[in-house]
Amino acid sequence: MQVEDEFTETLRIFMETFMRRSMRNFLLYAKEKGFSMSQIGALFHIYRGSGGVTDIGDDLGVTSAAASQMLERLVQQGFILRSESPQDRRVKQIILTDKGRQIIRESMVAREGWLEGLETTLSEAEKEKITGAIKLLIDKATQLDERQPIAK
Amino acid sequence: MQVEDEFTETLRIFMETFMRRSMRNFLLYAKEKGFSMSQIGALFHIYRGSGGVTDIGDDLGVTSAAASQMLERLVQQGFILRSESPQDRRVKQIILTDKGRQIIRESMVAREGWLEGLETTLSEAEKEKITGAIKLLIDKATQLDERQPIAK
DNA sequence: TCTAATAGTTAATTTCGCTTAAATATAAAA
DNA sequence: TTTTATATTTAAGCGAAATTAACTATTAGA
Repeated sequence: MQVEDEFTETLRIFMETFMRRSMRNFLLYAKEKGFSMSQIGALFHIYRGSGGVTDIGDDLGVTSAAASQMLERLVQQGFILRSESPQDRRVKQIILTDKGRQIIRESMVAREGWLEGLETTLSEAEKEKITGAIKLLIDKATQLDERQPIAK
Repeated sequence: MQVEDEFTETLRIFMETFMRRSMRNFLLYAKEKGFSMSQIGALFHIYRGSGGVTDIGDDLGVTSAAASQMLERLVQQGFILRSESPQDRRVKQIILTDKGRQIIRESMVAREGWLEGLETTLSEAEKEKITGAIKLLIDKATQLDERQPIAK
């Protein structure tokens, strides 16, 4: 097997293994807390730094009307705050409340918490090796982001 | 920063970066093909080797009635086949058709396809380093699976 | 054997998130 | 200034996917 084949294949298997556990835990958390996919997606969008209502809708692939209704629910439940943008009063600025940030934190733990079990099975040397390699990957992925950003 | 802190933190950032892209692409694919979260979840459950109808429902967090209806739709659309289990005639064995396996393949490509852009930015030496480290991670994660399996 | 538990299906109903359409407010363009 | 475009909200209604409840078939237990 050539180096590049092996690289891609290894990464593919890795993503499959890790995504399966992480996705599962993440979806279960959302369900348990009573969040729809759109709602949890919106919270993460806002966490990363949202634009306005339409922006969030586009990101989730729904109309701005749907986004507006969904955000209204999140406001009622105390997860986000809406306020008028000073630059353009048509636009609403949307931010997370402490309660909202708490959900982000918890869902991340749900998603990644199982990794801690992994840590205990590794030696210091192994951890260092992996840390170095992963940092390299993150670096390159971030560069990729800059060239072809996710947000359109 | 201690080695273990750095390890966990690095892995956390990694998961965030990679999950975001992968989830997004995955959800867009599902939406484009008209699959609900449950349906695509069910297809993956079956791909991994399903138990019966109730099993799939439990995995997705819905009642067996809901699972049965959903699987019926997947049968109608030609993605799966249902048959009686010889061991226990109450149970239905569920398998993917070629068409179903095709969906699995496509959704994986959608999820992981962007990784190929990553490959081109890495040197051979870097790829080897990463491959080695990731293989180690896969190994340990698989061992973790055996001790505390995902399927209950 | 008789009874209880399990697996699955079906039908009726409910819930929930989405869309369309109409309305308001603001900003940008002509 | 008048017109057009953009951002958001609200209301009405639709449809997909879930639940509950009732029923059949099969298996396991008393």
